[in-house]
Amino acid sequence: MFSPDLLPATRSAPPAYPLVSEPADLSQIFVRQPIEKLQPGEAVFCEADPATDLVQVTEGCLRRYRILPDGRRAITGFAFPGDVLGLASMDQYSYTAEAVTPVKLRRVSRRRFHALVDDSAQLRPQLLLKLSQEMTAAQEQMILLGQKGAEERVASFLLTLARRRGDTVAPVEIEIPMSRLDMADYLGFTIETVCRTITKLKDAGLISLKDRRTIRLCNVTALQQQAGEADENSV
Amino acid sequence: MFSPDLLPATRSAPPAYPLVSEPADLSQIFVRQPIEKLQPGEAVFCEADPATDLVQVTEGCLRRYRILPDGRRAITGFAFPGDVLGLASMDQYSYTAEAVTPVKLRRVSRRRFHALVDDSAQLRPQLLLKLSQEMTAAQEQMILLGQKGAEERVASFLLTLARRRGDTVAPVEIEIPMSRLDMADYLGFTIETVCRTITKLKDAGLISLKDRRTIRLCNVTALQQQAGEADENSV
DNA sequence: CGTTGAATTGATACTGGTCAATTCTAGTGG
DNA sequence: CCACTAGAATTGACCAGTATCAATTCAACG
Repeated sequence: MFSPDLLPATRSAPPAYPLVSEPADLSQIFVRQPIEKLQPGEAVFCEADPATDLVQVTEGCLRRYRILPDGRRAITGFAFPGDVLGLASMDQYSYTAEAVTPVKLRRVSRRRFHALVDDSAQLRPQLLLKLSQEMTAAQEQMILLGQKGAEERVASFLLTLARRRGDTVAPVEIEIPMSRLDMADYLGFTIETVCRTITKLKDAGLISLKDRRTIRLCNVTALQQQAGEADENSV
Repeated sequence: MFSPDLLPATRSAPPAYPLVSEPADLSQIFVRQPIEKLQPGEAVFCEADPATDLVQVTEGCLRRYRILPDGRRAITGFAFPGDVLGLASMDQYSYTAEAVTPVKLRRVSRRRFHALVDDSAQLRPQLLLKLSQEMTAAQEQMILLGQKGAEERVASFLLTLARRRGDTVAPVEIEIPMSRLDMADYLGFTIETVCRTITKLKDAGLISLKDRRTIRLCNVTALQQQAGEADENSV
């Protein structure tokens, strides 16, 4: 969901051009569309629905998930402002997208989106970049789920959230929009394990809780080690 | 790796034109290139190398993996004939690709590949389809690793291999090209757990071993249930 | 045949899951 | 403003599944 090496490229998104006919940026495709609002728990679209639209998140946080045959819920990712949902969908959506917080978003038809992108030599590489970022994020998540233990997963998650929301580099205090259950279903754990792990990180002095949804990262370097991230400063 | 719902879209690609200059199919891009051969263990490219080329596998099996800071190896996928490596790479490769068996492949420069695709209204949707299939596969793997137990993971893996290799639907006897260690690093387990799980499936009569690398799927339906796949016939 | 690395099996330890309280917090109504 | 309530979060005790460590068996190859 977050590929540190690739993020800088996103930042390079130019400020809104006064374009008429040809968008210079993927976001431009959405910018004229009306804002839709969702309350927490409302779905944008559901798994297996025909994939008619793409949406760009303007405000808030969504979860993307699938329900397994036995009822378990697997959250495959969260979406934040600027993210586009449905990019990699072809025929049907492969997951349900649902508001975690109150959400504002803009919608365009998949047909129109792809027509615009397909016509623009500017936009085509931007789409590929986005897809490649999604792939990188998915690979990171595969590694997290396949190889890492509880403290590594939770530390990674918090750092990822911090990078995602912290447009500033230093805030070190992050607002967690989702519930412990959401975190658990994303990290491949139970609520209880997520709780206990947060407690451990707190007791170790790596984080502190302002309230249950606000976490301060006290020692980012130690957290990165805990997360199993190579410390690039130490080279 | 396999997205049944998405495949139909590919079908809509028109039949091969007798074109001279413009390939009608992604594979055409590779078809004129010389064959390269690799011995088991040889790498096609390494993580963090500049992503100069794409390769299409002609014969054999490769693994894609990353080495974590602490030395663990996470295999993110295997590649078989027809697969293209490097599709989602932008600047650098995000994984190492290494031959499992003797491999034959064809290589084109990323620049040339993207120039051809970008120029062809035929090819562009094919690239998107491939990427979307990769995303779907990555999501499946996230779910497997995050939610499923040992027997589910191994059963899923065997079924996936069977679908992949079995151009025929019924063979039920699959040659496993990779070692137990490869399977373990892919499934997020240790060698021992993979072994014990295979033994369990064997004792339960779901599979039998011809030799250590040849597994017969005795009861595909039961395996699918074991894998946590919804039985679509039972509806 | 003996050697060697892969695969399997066994015994035990550890991590995370399950089940059951308990505490916290945001609402709600008195 | 203060209980009261309901759901979320946390903690604890115990259990299950997987890892770890240690043999042992197997199979290809010289």
